[in-house]
Amino acid sequence: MSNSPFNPKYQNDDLSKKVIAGLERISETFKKLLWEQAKQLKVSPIQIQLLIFIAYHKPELCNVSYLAKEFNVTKPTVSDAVRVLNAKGLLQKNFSSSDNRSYFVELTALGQSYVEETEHFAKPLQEFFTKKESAELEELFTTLASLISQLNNSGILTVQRMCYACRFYDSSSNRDYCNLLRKELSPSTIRLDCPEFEEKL
Amino acid sequence: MSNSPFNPKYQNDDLSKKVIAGLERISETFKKLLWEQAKQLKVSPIQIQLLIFIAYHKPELCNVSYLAKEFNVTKPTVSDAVRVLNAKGLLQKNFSSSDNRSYFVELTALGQSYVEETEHFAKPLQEFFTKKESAELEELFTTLASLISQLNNSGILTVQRMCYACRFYDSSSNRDYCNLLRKELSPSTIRLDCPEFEEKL
DNA sequence: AGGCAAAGTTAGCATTCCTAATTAAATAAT
DNA sequence: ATTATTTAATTAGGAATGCTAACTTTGCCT
Repeated sequence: MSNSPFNPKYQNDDLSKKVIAGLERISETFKKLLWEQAKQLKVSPIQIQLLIFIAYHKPELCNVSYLAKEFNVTKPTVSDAVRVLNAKGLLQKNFSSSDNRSYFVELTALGQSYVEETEHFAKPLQEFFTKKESAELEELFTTLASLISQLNNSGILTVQRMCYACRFYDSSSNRDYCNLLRKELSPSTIRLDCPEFEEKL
Repeated sequence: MSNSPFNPKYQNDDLSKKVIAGLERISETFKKLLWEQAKQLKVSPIQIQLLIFIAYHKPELCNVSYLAKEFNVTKPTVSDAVRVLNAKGLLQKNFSSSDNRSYFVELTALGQSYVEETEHFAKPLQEFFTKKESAELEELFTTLASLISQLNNSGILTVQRMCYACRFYDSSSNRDYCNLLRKELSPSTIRLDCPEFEEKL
């Protein structure tokens, strides 16, 4: 009987264990909500995730390699899912990339309509948080942002588009500043997924 | 272009959207960490989840139906995974159940050793939270507990073993009290997964 | 030019995970 | 008491996930 976060016996010794157990339940909730959408629309969870990602990110990020990193699967897995989505007429391959080995994935009109159907799959969670006080949300978001940043630094999440890793981010003189927006960033205005994100040089 | 939590363009209008996006990343982290363990031990993610659950819960909960609800999959999926784990010698079926259609799943010694190897798969997350102030953890846990409780009430998470749904829980006279432990419960001593949990009558 | 690295694909496989139908036992209803 | 309904688990069949390993093509570097 070991001291794991999944052993209820020890969860009360250490609040951090209960937090892990709680996050695991949230994780399970995402999985379930995504599957419910999947069944309704007759597409698979990973397929929905790809469609939504493609809808809201620049073409340069919509290639097999990047998508594989984003969703923590191998390239063959993405390659396969793309093939199926293409066969279903939900996306097409755009070979206008500068690198001739690669291509961009683009949504078709049908793919767009699937995104509109599925992009609110997390609605029950959304509704919960919308009701909360903004102070509580700020606390929570600050914690999450700091966690994700650390997961990024330690190489567990390999893609990241958040301020802390961006070339426009400036933390000198004890502030968080964006050199592109020319704005001070507060813990709660830090972006997790900034459209203008660029890697540090 | 819709107002979804996964559209970075709108994430800054509404902090709750960024929270969803953040939780989605954490969810992806669980998935990745679980897969890493899985590859090392040559067992699948769902198999690991089953083993860990069985290790720390009463036999009455270790049947196909309950496990299916716990992990949000169908009974055939669990039935299959149990068959594979049994074939690998990690668990055995105990038919001493009062219901002759059903059986309990028990770990073998080998299964136990697999649990010891895998139960800390969330360690990188655990390390992050261990470093945090207890006030921050309490805030976070309180939010998570309230969210999980609501997911439970709305039928999205169908199993629950937390105080709010337990027959020993007493919220009369403006307090949270456990009639079994005969103790007052604070937001952070509420249990997500109480071994003594019993359904309300 | 030669050699290595990277993008994507293919092939082969175990597993996931579903739905629908089946068997057998428990429970409810008449 | 006997029938009808529900429930637990399984089986069958199939689509998809997702892996590793091997391969092709292109890009890059020296």
